Formats: sequence, C-alpha cells, structure tokens
Amino acid sequence: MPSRNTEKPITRKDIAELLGVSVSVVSRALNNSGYVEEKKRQKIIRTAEELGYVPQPVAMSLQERRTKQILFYCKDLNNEFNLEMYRGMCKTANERGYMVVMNGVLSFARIRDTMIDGIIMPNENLTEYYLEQVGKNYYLPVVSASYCNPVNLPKSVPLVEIDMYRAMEVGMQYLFHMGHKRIAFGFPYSTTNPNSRLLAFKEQISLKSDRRWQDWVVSVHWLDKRDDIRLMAFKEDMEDNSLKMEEDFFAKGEIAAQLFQERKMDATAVICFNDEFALGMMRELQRMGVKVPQDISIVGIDGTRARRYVTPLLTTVDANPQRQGGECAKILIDMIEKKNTKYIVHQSVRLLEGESVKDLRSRR
Amino acid sequence: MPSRNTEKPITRKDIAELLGVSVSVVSRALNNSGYVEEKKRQKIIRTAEELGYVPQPVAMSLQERRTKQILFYCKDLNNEFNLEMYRGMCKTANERGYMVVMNGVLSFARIRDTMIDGIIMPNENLTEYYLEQVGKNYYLPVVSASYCNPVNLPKSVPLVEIDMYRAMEVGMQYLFHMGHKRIAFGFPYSTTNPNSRLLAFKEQISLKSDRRWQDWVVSVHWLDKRDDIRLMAFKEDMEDNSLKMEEDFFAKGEIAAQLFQERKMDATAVICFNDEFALGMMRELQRMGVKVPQDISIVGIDGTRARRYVTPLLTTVDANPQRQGGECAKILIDMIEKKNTKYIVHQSVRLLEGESVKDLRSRR
DNA sequence: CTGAAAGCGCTTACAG
DNA sequence: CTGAAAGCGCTTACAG
Repeated sequence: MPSRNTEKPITRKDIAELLGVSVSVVSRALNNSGYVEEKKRQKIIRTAEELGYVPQPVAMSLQERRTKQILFYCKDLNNEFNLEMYRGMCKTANERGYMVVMNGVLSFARIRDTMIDGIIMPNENLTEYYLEQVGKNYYLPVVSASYCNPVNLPKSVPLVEIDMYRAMEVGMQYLFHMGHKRIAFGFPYSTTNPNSRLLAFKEQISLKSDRRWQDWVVSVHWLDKRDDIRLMAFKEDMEDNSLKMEEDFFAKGEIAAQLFQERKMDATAVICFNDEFALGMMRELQRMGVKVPQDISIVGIDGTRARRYVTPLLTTVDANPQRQGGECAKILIDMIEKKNTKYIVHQSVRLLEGESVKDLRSRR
Repeated sequence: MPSRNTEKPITRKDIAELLGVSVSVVSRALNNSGYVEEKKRQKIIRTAEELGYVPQPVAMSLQERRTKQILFYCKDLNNEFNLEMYRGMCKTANERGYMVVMNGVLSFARIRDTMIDGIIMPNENLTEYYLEQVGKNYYLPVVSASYCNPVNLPKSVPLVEIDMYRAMEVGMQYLFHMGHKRIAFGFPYSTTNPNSRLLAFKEQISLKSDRRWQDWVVSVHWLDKRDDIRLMAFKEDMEDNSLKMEEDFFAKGEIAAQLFQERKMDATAVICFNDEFALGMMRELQRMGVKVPQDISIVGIDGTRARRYVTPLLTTVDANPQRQGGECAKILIDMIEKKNTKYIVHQSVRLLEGESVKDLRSRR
C-alpha cells in the first residue's frame, strides 16, 4: 500500500516535465479547455492518472478568486430551525457546486480568516449588527433570513423573509377555529422585546379575551441581558463567552411549563414561540402529569423535523425552514455569480395539523 | 455606505506601495512575525485598518499548504448520531483553529475538489471502501469512527472505537436486571448483516430464551441492496442517486412497530439499533395505542440529544457521540500537525436511565 | 495547436 | 531591521 504521505505531491509541472510539454498544455488538457492535440490530451490524462495526480483546489481558488464555499453564520447547529435551514441550503448549494460551511463560533473577526465567497445570516438582527460593525470595511455578498422583526437594514441586503406575524395569526386562528379562547403564549424573551410574534399575539388575543395580554404571556428570560434583542444573538462577540450564549429553546419551554403551572393559568391552549420551545413545554407538562391535548392543547411554530418525534404529534405553523435555507443559498450564489436576483423573497406559512390540539367544538 | 463590491480589494502590495516599503515588511508587521521597526509596524497596522484591508485566506493557505479545514465525510447531517458527532468535532476543531466541513453529498470524486487537510470517516465500512478506491492514489490523513464491525483496514488508519457489542450487552443486562426476559431487537438491516450489535444480541438473548434468536429480531429492510453492508453507505457513489440513499432510522423504527404488532410478538421489551430507530418505534407504538413503558419497554442505543424530546424519556446506552466526534477531530488534527497521536481510542458506554423501561421486579 | 510569461496574494529564507 | 527574489500550484491572454 504505497502512501503519498511522505512524498511530495505530484503537480502539473511534474507531468509537463515528464512528458516534455509545457504546463499550459497540461492545464488545458486536464481542464478540458482550449486547444490541445487529441493524442497529447489522452496521454496527459493517462499520465496524470498513473502518477496519482490530484489537483490543488486551493491554487485554483486563488487563481480564480472564488472558493465555492459559503458561510452560514451560526454557531454549530444548535437549534432545530437552523438545522433545517442548513439542510435546505446544503442541498441547493450542492446542486450549484458550492459547499456550506459554518465557523462553529460566532465571531465577526473570524469571518475574514475563512475561505468563503459570501455569507448567509440567520436573522435580521445579526445582519444589522454585522453591517454596522464590519460592513463598511469588508465586502462580501450577504443574504439574510428575516422574520419581520424591526431592524434598520440598507436595502442592498437581500432578505428571505418569513412573515412570523402572519404565522402567529394562522396559529391563533386555528385555535379559535377549534373553539379555544383562553390561549397562552410561550415566549423565550422579555415582554418588552419587539418581536413580531409577540406583536401578533397581542393583537389576536385581544379579539377573544378581556384580560390584559400580559396575563397570557409566559415569558422565560433568565438573564436580563438576553432580553436585549441586539444582544441575544451575538453577545459572545463582545465577551468571548460563546459557550454561555447557546439559546436552548427546549429548556426554556420546560421552564415555561413550570411557570404555567405555578401561575395556575386557566388557558385551554398554549401557542409557542417555536417548535423546540413547544416540545420542551409539552414534555415537561406531560412529566407533571398534564395530558396533551386532553388537558391542554399545544401549538408550535416552524415545522422542524423534531416535531415528528413526539406523541402527540405536534401541531405547528409550518414556515418551511428548509425552503428558506435553500432560497438564501440560491440568492447568495446568484449574487456571487453576478446573476440577477430578487432582493426580497416572501415565504408563506401554513398550518400543519398534528395531534396536539383538542377540538373543543364537539363538546358543546 | 461605501461598499467594496466593485472596487478591487486592497492587498499587502497596495499598503506597501502607499507607505513606500516592501511587501515583506508589511507581511511581517501584519503577521507579527520577524523584525519590523516598531514605529513602522504601528503605521502599517493603522494604514491597513484605514484602507479596509482584509487578508486573503486562500493565498495564505496556498503558501502554507494547509487549509485549516477538515472534512466530515457524511451526507448532510441526516441522522441524529452524525449530528452529535459533528457537534463534538466542531468544538474540538474550533479550539485548535480548524473548521469542520461537509460536502453534503457522498462522492469520493468530490473530495479532491475540496479544500481540506484531512478526513473523518463516520464508520469503518466507508473507510474500508474509501481506502480501496482512492487510498492508493490520493493521500490525505484519515481518521475513522468505528463500531467493532468486521472490516479489513490497514492499521495506519487511526480508529475511535465505540464497542457497540458491549453497548448491546449493557442494554440487555439492564433489561434482564429489570426483570425482562422476552426481549425483541429492532434492527434496520437484514439478519445476515454481520453487525456487532446483532451478534451481541444473539449471544445475550440465548441466555434467557429457548427460542431461536431470529424469532426475536424485528428486521426492517426495504431494499435488498441496502442490506449489503458495503453498499448501504455509499451506493450513491456508483449510481448518482444520492437522494434515495438517506438512511431514515426513524421511519424504519415506525415500520418495526407495525411488524412487531403484526407478528403479535410477546416480548416485554424492545432494544433498538439506535435512538432514532427507538424513537420511531416508540412513537408508532404509542400511535397504535400501546403504552410505553406500561405495555412495552423500549431501550435505545447512542445517547443522542433527540431522546430528551419525548415522553417517556428514552432509556438508552450512551455512547457519547459528541466525545467520539471530538476525539476524531483531535487525532486528525494531531496527524495533520505531525504530532504523536494514538492509533486506537476505545470509548466506553454507559446506561442512561430514562422512563421507557418498566421495572418488572416489583410485580412478583 | 503550443509555450513562455505574467499573475492570483501571500510567505520566508537570504543577502544586505 | 529591510527588501528583492523565489516560491506555493494553478490559469490565461498572447505571441508564435
């Protein structure tokens, strides 16, 4: 088993010298570009194979000034939503010959050390911050996922937007339709956070309830700092403290279940910020002996793969994160390759029925 | 908002010309290596900042003949185990300044187009095949995860081995301890597959049962081709059919539940090939009205994060895939950097108690 | 159809 | 402490 471990790797120059031709010809033959005498081409290709020649993608990248890599700027795949997005962008990127990479740590400084042609940002808040911090000095094409949260972005950044305001409406209206009126909202931030899902919830709950909307929100925020919408996603950039900043929606959901019970809320249903939060809440309620959906109904938002694991199957508002990821990749690659592309893509949401909501209409 | 989009990026040469020094000095100043007059260094750094200079990592990679990227050779993160491994290797790699990348498609041919310093193989079967196919002509350091399955590898490939034979023993013995004797095995391949978990199951079940071991195996194999241990992981390499080749253990687990019911097996417990299979089986049993663990106990193998989502919490044999991934990354990076490293690492397993096993002892 | 030359952006002995 | 030079492995006008 000869290994090339210690030997110097074969280059195009080696092949050229062996065959008594120039590297230009070798390059043309191997790349199948430009004129090469047919017999010579054959011979070059055969020789390359025999010598075990392997191209050096780094040298090609330098020459062609492109890496065929795009960065998904998120810490490792810590939450189910990002994971789905990653799957979607991976598929699309691959079809176009690109690879999606992740730094594994959120640090703007690190981006410049990474061999990439462009960046996909997981949300608009991070994008806003990124553009403020490094956007002026450093150009790379950027595409951002977006959820209709309030930010101030230069319009030069394409957005792939899921209307989470609408998602909340869809979820609430489904619950109304099923006969629910007393509906709680499981929310992983402070109630002062101007999140689109929270805004929509306020709006919707007031249609059916006379109580203050605050009475219906189960807000889980351990750290005050987490509630700053600007800090929640990239605090680590400031305080090299990346491990602490994982957002664990599942764990927050579990805590929400405890708060829900402590407060003896008389809701018949809970709609949650996202699926992972919903799964946490559901699991903890079940652990405490509460039956879902017999005693309480639960609805998530996102449509991640994890929802299929549980019993009862989680009812959710499907935002199709895979499609969103794919669209982000498509647009980014279009930008990189200087093709025309859309600057805003809206993606629709739809209710995905599971088994976690009780039909209260049949009761009367 | 000035963007460098259209402008040519600043290089070290630009800085050098502007300051009337050589690129060598600029390089030394920016890299903080070698002698540079202190005042000059300051000035160079300041100027670089003002001009919005951004280093070209590709050029550095070419020069230094290293990419600081390592490949995890798996299709996107399709199964929970690989996902955990990825998380572990990501963490370790990051601490050492490396990035873990994935091609998103299994194709040996594609590896050579990827800018990497080494490869982590997800299992020994794939490694064996890889070495047969391209190992002779193409050298890159390789580390392989391993599960004590029968393969023929040159000993030059370091293994990070989890003894799945032992894991099965641990799971079975726990069930025995809890008073179970009639135990089924949920297996995603044919019973002719020489998998270490299957071998251990045969051994263990014969300790408590007089029936043939085959009577206790629920084997789910849709496609004949999938059963070939060699084909199951890389068929796509031969038949550009990558989408079809996803292994969906969860779905197989669901089917296993149906087979289990159809066959009216009188087992009191099922031990499953892995957690995902166990989750699928559990969910489908619950859907059919079977209570876990009251009617049937379930044990998984792996200890993936997904097990926390469900009720009852899945009892499993924890193989710590994160640690395995981390160890793979560590060893690979040691090899890349020519440090001494171990050639075989054995990782122990341990039972992780959940709520999915009924204690039959209290009954008598 | 071919090959010498310049270039991608950086690094690093080496001679001053 | 500095800078000219060679080099990393490849590509691509351009002159023959």
